Amino acid sequence: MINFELYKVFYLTAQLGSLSKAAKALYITQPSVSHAIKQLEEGFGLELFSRTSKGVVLTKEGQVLHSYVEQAFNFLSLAEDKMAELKNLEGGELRIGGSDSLCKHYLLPYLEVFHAQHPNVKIHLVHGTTPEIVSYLKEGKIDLGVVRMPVNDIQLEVREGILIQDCFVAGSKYRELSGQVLSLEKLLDYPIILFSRNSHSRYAITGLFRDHGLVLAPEFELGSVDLLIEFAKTGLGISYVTKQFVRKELEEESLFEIKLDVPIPQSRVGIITLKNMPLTSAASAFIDRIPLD
Amino acid sequence: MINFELYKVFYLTAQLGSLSKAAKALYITQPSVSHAIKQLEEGFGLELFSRTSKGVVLTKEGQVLHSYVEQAFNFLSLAEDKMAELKNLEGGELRIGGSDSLCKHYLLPYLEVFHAQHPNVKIHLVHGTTPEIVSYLKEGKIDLGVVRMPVNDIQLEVREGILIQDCFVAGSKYRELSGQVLSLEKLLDYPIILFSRNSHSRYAITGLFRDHGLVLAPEFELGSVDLLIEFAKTGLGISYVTKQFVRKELEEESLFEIKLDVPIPQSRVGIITLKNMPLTSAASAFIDRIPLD
DNA sequence: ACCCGCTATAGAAGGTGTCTATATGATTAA
DNA sequence: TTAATCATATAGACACCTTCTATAGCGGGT
Repeated sequence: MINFELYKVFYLTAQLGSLSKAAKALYITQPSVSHAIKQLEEGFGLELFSRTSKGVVLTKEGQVLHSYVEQAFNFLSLAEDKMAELKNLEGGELRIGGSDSLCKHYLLPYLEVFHAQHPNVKIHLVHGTTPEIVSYLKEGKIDLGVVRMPVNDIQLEVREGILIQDCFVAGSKYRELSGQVLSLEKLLDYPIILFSRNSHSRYAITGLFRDHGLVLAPEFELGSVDLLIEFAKTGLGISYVTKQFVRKELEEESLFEIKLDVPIPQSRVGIITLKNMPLTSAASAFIDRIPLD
Repeated sequence: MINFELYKVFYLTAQLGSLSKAAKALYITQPSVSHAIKQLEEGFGLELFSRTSKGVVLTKEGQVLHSYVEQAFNFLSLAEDKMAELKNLEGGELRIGGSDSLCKHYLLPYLEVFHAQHPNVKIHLVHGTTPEIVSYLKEGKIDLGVVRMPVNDIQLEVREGILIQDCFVAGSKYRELSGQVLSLEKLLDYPIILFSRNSHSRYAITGLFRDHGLVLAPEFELGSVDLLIEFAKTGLGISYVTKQFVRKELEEESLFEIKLDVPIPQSRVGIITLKNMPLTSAASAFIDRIPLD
């Protein structure tokens, strides 16, 4: 197979109709171009150009070759443009998997900033439980996942993000609990609202109760963190939510935190990617914006 | 612009999913392939492959690049096939201009043989007077011309072909002239049939008469050699034709030659091409089959 | 007839692609 | 766990080949 590099010289020579001009365009000398063309001609056993005193003109065979090489050249030029786009985040896509409520409350602000800076990068966001997110990653459906730690999977690369603290919150209906410090046992006298899906946070809190010989049986199981917040506000019960994600409600005092006499373990956000799998430049740029531990 | 040769390595590596296999396919060593890929990656500032223990897999960016490079590669492969076809005369075309009757009586046999041997070469045959043929040649409409000599044109490359001899022929109606040797003057007593168009042969014969103080005024002017032959056969007059082209008629005695007491100058067939303009391989192969002087 | 611009050629030098040898890492089998 | 195998990465040396400089040759235009 002929040295592809020669086609570049051939193409430019044909376009410019002159070895000298092609040489200038390629930042090489005219004899080099002459030599390159000769190599092509000898390779094919055909003359590609007829030389005149004012440049060169394609022969019939040269025209045939040129028609093909032109296409190839265009594709390769396009390719180089496209790669530059990808590198400069003027294209491509970012596919993120977020477990539970992290998508909305944790990721969204970063996504907004990223999108504002790189509007041409298409963003795909998928929800799922932690194991689902891990599966998506392994199947190549997403570039990175945002889940609660811990995640133990030898195939995964884990970057530790911020610490988050879950807590129980209630609305004004339970205002009398506002100043108090409750025991776990006492808390069970009130209707408890939990996230319905199997999540790390739910495992963690039921585990905590079990450790104290108690059973946490929720009055409501809700499918979204937004609903947990709404139900608590309405006074339907006491919701177990991530403190950072109800910061606004706590500040405006539509919700207040219920203090317990035992500490609720913190958990950590983890950014997971596939080990040994290079990140797209979009993914890697995005991760760089997320404050890690 | 990136060295096109690297794309060849990239493409094969992507296709084969392995640096080692690509190396084998390219008859180079694995480190060379590794190096080439690295150059591409550094050139783009992007990772193109993710390396695993059993080969390499395209990254997202690599896939994008591959989709373009694949097209380009296909075009270049096609180009190389096509050029091989052209070289081996399994394609392309042969465009010939023939003046006057040379097309049919002189060229046809050679064209038949050539076409039999290279059936995939398309043959275009155009008629015209010598100046027309020369024009076609200069305009690039034909690859070569077959005309009567002499042709004097600095831009033309002339190959001298066979000698041909014009003569006067008549049919049985003038049988009494068969054994005789006529003078030019005597010949004018009979109806003369000439080719109508301005041709070398007509100039030559009118010139010969003029040199003897005579004026050759034809009874008929016909547009094709076939008609000249037919008219003579029918007895409508005495036709001035090329002896070699009525060989059959002379042999079967449907025509006979009228001897003159002055020699009619011979003329020569010339194969003309454009100087400084490379021949297509079809044209050059064809010329090689024509017996030259 | 001269000059100018273009291409061809020759020979030299530098660069770069390729090589060998070896390291490193991952998977598989024992 | 260790050994073996197969993949890619790395380093350094060498050779080829691209590119260079210098010059010749050719044709056209002034």
